[in-house]
Parts: sequence; structure tokens; C-alpha cells
Amino acid sequence: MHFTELIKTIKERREALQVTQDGLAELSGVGLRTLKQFESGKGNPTLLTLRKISDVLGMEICLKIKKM
Amino acid sequence: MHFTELIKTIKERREALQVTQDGLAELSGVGLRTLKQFESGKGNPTLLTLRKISDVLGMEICLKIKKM
DNA sequence: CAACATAGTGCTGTTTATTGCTCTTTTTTT
DNA sequence: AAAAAAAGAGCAATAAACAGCACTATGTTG
Repeated sequence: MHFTELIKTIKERREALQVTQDGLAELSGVGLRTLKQFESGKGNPTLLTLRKISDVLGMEICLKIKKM
Repeated sequence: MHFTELIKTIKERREALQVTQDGLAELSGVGLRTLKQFESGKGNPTLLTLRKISDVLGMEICLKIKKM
């Protein structure tokens, strides 16, 4: 999953749940600024930040072996 | 996937490929110190750092909707 | 169009990840 | 058991993420 896909996934999921950036920021405890940067593709979040966001969206981070 | 599982996955994969921390550090371009910290559970790496590591190990980061 | 909500950006201080160096501890090999 | 390899940890400098604030841009609704 490329970085852009990751962002797209998060963004789409957030919108599917009809949560605003503001709302997600509050719910997750991640700063609004950070969230905005992330979604606009200008961030390099830490795992913790990504996890906080994913949690609220009912998602989880995983690692898979790439298929060839 | 919890943080500890993530680490475990990386570590096991590295060992399965018979790569040392040193080797992985060189191959991935991530500092050895960072890698050590991460594997010993004391890090909060950025997505980029995790991606560099995963890449070399033939793995990819993904986001999934949690099953209930 | 006007008003409003939502998203994106510049600036900036604070916090923290990254990194190299060196040393200690643990594990593996001979 | 001794030597060698690999892993973990303290210290410190640098780079970058985090966060708030204020402002702009975009999009939506009346």
C-alpha cells in the first residue's frame, strides 16, 4: 500500500463515516493541524499518530508479505 | 495489529531472511540506532521509517477495517 | 450572491524521532 | 570457556513531527 493509497483510505473512510477533520481530530486526540497535513499528503506521521486516527475510524494497521 | 505484534512481525521476518539489524539498517537506509530502538519496543517510528524497513523485508503496510 | 462549513497553508514554539558514537549485555560459534 | 557476532542502551546533536493560531481557499446550502 503506497503512501497515497494509505491517505486515500483514511480520507475515504472518514468521509464514509461522515466525520469532519475537526471531528476526527477531537475524537482521536491528534492535532487538527497534523491531521490536515496528513490528509493533504504533506505529512510523515509517526506510527502512534496513524494508530490514533485508525482506531477512531475502526481500522487497523497491518503488515503483509508482498505478493510477487 | 498491536504495536508489539508489528514489531514481532518485523523482527521475525528479518530473522527468517537471516538479516542482521546491521544488515537491515544498511539495506533500508534507516539508522542502526533507530532500528534497534524500534525492535526493542522503544520507538515510535515515522511511517517513512517503517516503510523503508518493510520494503527491504518484502512487506507492505496496509490499513484494514476491523472486524467486530 | 451571501453565509456557513469544511479543508488547506504560513508561521512558530515545543516535543520527539533520527542518527552516530561508544559501551555493555546477550547470543552464537569455535 | 573463550572469541566473535549480534543486540541493546546512554549521551548528545540535528532534523522533523506535533500543535495551536490565524488566515485563505474551496465547497455547500439557503
